Amino acid sequence: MTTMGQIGLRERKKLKTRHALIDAGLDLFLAQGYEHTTIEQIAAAVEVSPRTFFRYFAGKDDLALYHMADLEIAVTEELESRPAGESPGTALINTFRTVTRGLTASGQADKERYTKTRRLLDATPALLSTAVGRAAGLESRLAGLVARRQGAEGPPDRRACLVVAFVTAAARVGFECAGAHEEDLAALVARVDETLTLAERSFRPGWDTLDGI
Amino acid sequence: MTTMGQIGLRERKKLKTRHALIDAGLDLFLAQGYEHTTIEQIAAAVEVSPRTFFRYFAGKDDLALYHMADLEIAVTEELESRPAGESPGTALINTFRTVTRGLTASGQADKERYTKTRRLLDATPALLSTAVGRAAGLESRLAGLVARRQGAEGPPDRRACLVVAFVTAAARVGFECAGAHEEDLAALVARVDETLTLAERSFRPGWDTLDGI
DNA sequence: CACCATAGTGACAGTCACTGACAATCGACA
DNA sequence: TGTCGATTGTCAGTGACTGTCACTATGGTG
Repeated sequence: MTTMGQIGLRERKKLKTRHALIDAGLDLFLAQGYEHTTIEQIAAAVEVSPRTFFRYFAGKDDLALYHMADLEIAVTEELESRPAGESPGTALINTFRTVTRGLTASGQADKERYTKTRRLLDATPALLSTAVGRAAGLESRLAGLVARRQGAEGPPDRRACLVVAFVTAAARVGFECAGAHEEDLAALVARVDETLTLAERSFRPGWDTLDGI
Repeated sequence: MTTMGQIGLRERKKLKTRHALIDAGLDLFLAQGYEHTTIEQIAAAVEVSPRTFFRYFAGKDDLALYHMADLEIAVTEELESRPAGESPGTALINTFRTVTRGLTASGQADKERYTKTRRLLDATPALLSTAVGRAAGLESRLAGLVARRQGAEGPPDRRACLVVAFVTAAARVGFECAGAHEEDLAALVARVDETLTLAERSFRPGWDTLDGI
């Protein structure tokens, strides 16, 4: 067994390529526009064959939204580790709060990738659309978690879906609606935070547990 | 000027082709799966060149979601004609209620297309995803309408975005979340209605007008 | 240190969605 | 009936994406 610094050279190299592709991709997207950038260009910029690109990403959008998928994972994990005492709505709001706040603790490189992704989403409606579409997948996973958290067995009930949809919508509005003015990550995080508070205050007590209809 | 029944033969023929394409497309999608159906097959089923397909629809998804786009138009128009006295949230909820209820008054052919579209969405996550993504476009248009309705000039403020996002989310949950069990259009409409009521009861009075933060 | 199983890559061929351009055709209307 | 404009088919081309196969480099093993 060689010393093997931490993880194999292989893994490190792969990570490097992935990051290089993301950075080259985001920069090209921002410089030339998303649709006018070809996979070939991105691959060429990293000196990798186009075929290899697809071994790292499922497609152009997968690269562009890579860091959004990252957030989805973080959200899922955070929700799973919320104390059982929290009501569904509170747990979800706190989850999004915690995850977005956690962004400020990212490394410089990642911070730039987040802001670049955001600028790209502002400039590319089609991409925003697919991002929102993907969020639907996250929603159903979260609804499943909420249902399990409530002790339910089968598929999530309507109330769970609704609670998840509301909180997700609030987070999304905070993220996107408030506009492209600022490019600062801290400001973005603050905005999401505010919007979650705004949402929180829109509901009546017990909104996330009462049986309706 | 010939008698010209109602509108020119040209227009009628075009409509017929469009409907034929939609029906052939939906049926093929349901029979073989969305991704395993090619444009070529759909075009062949209607005896039309593939190139012509793209003169009727922007793409495969555009055909599949054609009747969803229809609903979006109906929603926009209905919101524009809601009385000015209604608060934003109420106006939106009533808008969705009215439009969905209006579905029960569609012709038989359209009803079938709606239910087929719904079954297709249940069977094709990717399509559901793009449907949700498109809804984001609708949301920003609705937010603009709500803002104008409030007398605001510039881009919609956060509260407007939030209200729209909440109501849209509720409608969507009613439409999709509750599950694939029933295929009856009336049942679907009822479900959306119920979910909107459930949502309505989740908010505290004045939620859609109070200034937050 | 030599060796091997295997992960990662490049090259190639192929499918499919989608677009532009041009020519042929069909309906509208005088 | 003849002309004009809309509709369509054909053809060629781009770009996203996939399967396959051979080649190289890596990490562990004797």
